[in-house]
Amino acid sequence: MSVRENHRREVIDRLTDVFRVHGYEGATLSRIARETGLQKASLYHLFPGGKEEMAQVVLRDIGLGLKEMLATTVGRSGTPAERASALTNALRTFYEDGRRSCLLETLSLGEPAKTFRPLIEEAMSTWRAAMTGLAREAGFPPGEATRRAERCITLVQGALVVTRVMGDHKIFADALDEVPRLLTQP
Amino acid sequence: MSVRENHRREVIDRLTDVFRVHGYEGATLSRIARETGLQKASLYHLFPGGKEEMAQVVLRDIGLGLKEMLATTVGRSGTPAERASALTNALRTFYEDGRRSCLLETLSLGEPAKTFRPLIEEAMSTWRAAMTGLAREAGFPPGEATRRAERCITLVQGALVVTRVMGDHKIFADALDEVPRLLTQP
DNA sequence: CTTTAATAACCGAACGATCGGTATATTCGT
DNA sequence: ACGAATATACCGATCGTTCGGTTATTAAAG
Repeated sequence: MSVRENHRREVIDRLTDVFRVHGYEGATLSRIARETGLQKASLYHLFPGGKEEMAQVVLRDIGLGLKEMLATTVGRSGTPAERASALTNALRTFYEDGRRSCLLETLSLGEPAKTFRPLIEEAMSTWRAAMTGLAREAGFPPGEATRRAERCITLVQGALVVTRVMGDHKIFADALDEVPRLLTQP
Repeated sequence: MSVRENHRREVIDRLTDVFRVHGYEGATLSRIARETGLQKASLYHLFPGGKEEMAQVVLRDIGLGLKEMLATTVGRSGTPAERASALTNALRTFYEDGRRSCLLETLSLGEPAKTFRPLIEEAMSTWRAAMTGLAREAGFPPGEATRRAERCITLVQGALVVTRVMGDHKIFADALDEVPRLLTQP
């Protein structure tokens, strides 16, 4: 990866942080400039579409990262139980044990969300499809598999919110412990 | 209730809507003015502390409403199963089958949340305490009862997020079906 | 290897619009 | 007549955005 690509990667990571913590409307350009170490004008050089393009790029990037994560966990070899466990651990890492909010949540709030809804929905659909497939392999019929996948995503999203509010990481840990069981055990 | 109290009630309800949908930073004064039908000066007459006071008032109001709802469901007479069912139905109504976001979630985002954290946390603690008590009455030991209460709140919050993203109310309905079982059945 | 041309990256300063908030005056219900 | 409620007009600060121009980096030409 070239120096330039590396730099862009880092900028996107910082952007992701800001949008994760503050949502779209709370992510002001001055804050973004502060957190990335770039001036506002420089940000407009990297993202001519302004703040909206920044959010779009970040969302696409998260979508790709999610697919990659699913590929290296759900998509790898092993029993369904093993892969469900790997996926759960990856989620733990991704959300830093509940310390970080989900971009799909924070960017789905308010009026600006209308623009991002398709991207957000696609990412969550990918997530659900992977989990559904895993539950299918574990022996559940289609409808039940989907229901369980949705239940898992619900658990993760809910745990992130409750953990954020209560400041208790144990809640997130407990909720994620349930995921492998839901996906593979009757 | 006097005309003035009635009017204030209605204004608070509108304020609640705005904060629910847009969060704190997305709830601009002009939007609030539009949605309440009041001019900014009128809003500052009702809430001299400005936007922050509006959010505080709305949060306190939601907290009271929650306590009242818990009192008329969990606190009423009947078997634990009956009361768990009543609580679940009340939650369905409160969140309009998943159409509305939770104020505790939308106001816990970003920097302004620091100010509201105590109020939000208190409301959610009240919620958890009521559910824990119900699970205790249903025969669960203290630790398990708390875990189940937290799992229920997690489910509700998660279902609200996922439903908002996917636009599928069935997800919310399914998640809430699980609540009575979690609180009263082994 | 230099020199030069082109391009990418960056920044300070400013733009108009809107932000949250306020001062003053007028209307309204009682 | 009196206070509560609303309306008008305005404030400084910050919003997202853009402009003009400088500094690095890369590529081509000698």
